[in-house]
Amino acid sequence: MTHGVPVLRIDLGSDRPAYEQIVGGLRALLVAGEFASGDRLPPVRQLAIDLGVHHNTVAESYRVLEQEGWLDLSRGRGAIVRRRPERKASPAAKQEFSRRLEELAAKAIADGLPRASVAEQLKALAGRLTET
Amino acid sequence: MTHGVPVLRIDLGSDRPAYEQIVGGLRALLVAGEFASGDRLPPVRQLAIDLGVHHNTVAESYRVLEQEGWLDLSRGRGAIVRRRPERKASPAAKQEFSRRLEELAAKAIADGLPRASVAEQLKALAGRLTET
Amino acid sequence: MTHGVPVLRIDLGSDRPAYEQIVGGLRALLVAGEFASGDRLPPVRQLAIDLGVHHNTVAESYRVLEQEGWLDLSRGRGAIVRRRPERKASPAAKQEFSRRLEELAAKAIADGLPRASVAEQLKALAGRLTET
Amino acid sequence: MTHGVPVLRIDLGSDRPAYEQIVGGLRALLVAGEFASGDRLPPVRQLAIDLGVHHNTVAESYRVLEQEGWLDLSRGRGAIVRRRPERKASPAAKQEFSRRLEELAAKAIADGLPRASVAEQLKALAGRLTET
DNA sequence: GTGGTCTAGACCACG
DNA sequence: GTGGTCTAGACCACA
Repeated sequence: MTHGVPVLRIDLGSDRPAYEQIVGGLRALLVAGEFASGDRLPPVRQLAIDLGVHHNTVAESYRVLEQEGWLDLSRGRGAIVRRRPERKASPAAKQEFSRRLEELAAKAIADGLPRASVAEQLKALAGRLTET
Repeated sequence: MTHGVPVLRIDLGSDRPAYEQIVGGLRALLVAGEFASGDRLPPVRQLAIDLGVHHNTVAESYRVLEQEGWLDLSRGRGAIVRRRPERKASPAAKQEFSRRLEELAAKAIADGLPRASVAEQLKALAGRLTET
Repeated sequence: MTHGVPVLRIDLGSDRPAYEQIVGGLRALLVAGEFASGDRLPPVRQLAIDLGVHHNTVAESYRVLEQEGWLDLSRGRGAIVRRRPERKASPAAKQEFSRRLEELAAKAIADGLPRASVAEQLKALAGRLTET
Repeated sequence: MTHGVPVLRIDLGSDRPAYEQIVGGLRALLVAGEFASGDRLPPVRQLAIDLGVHHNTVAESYRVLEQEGWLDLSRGRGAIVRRRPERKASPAAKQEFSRRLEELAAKAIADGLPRASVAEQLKALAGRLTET
């Protein structure tokens, strides 16, 4: 992948909007610490080609991440990763996460994944989150 | 709650579509085994009132669950829970789950939830899934 | 078939409402002269059993035909075929028929019937209509 | 009519659903070969204005035709006419056509059209179908 | 009284 | 500016 972006893959042809997948994927990489403050994300047009989408779609995704405080966008300089101030979780955030987590697991099980396999992935991710 | 539906709550005012929340919530209950085969879900209009949404929104949710094989719908007789045949996970399902799980956790962390808290919930759910 | 009703078949499981098929089918028989004035149509409940539908559905169909002037309904005496006064075609009726005829033929062709076969059926029906 | 769509008229105020009339009318034009593969149908909003219906109603019609294989729909690019693979008539299709044809003719006669006039239209259409 | 259909209005994803 | 989604209101088919 050009410009050294760690693996970012989206599934065109999924019902899920492309921009949402891009935002979600980049946010996961950012949270995982794959980018240092000051790094430059690939130019909109380059990433668009790599992912097979219209450049407006990538631009929209960057704008969302800027809104969330992850990026500085400015014409000509590209998309620069910022040090992002810590936020306090909103009171509802924990419950929201809990609900969606349960629904996500239920969906996976309904789709035929064995409960054991789902549980395993949950524990694996928990491990990765705490070891750092 | 009328008609004995186990706790189902949705968050109007979330930008997440109401029908999607209803589907997700009901599916979680179904996977958890909260309904026996042959049970009747509440009439669309009743559940609509309980949740504060339009009855078409509930109807759409029921139709999705019928499509997935959870329900039998018929005029006059209502929405009956079916015994659902086991499915084999599609090859993409595991990867899809994995991706969305990571994105969900990242979103929670980005929203300010401490990593430890996220990890804890993941492990808790894993526990619940394996104990049964 | 009980009560001597000439062939009337409907296709449950079609998208087309049962009552509409019943009305259409009976009207076709009436136009074809299969019933004499004064004949009695089968009782609602009997025909309902024969066709596999709820008796209310048949009752509704009879009511439509009464409305159109084909039947006299009265409690206890059943559904009596009437001599129906000639009507003048409304100005739009011819165009309406023409349009629906073209659409019907187009649908059949789109469904894979050979044009020749469609044309043949059209001519056959035309023949039956004029010979009488 | 804008965008060069050959005559398409619907009868609002008929109890026949608008979208069904639109589907039927467009399908008749498609079967008649009025559009070449690659042609663009008018944008949903434009046709909606021309016909005096809501744009969703037209969109639904286009979706049905896409389902049947007549159109390719895509955001931003519009509705493109496809080369449609030949289909084999399902065994039921001929009988279905026959039944509906009889009912349609009966309805016309019941509405007051003279039998001769109905027969004439049938023969005329049969002629048009075979001459090509 | 049950689920289902049709049309509508506001908004969204994307080229 | 393109098609698509979500929710809504009025009405329908049917047990």
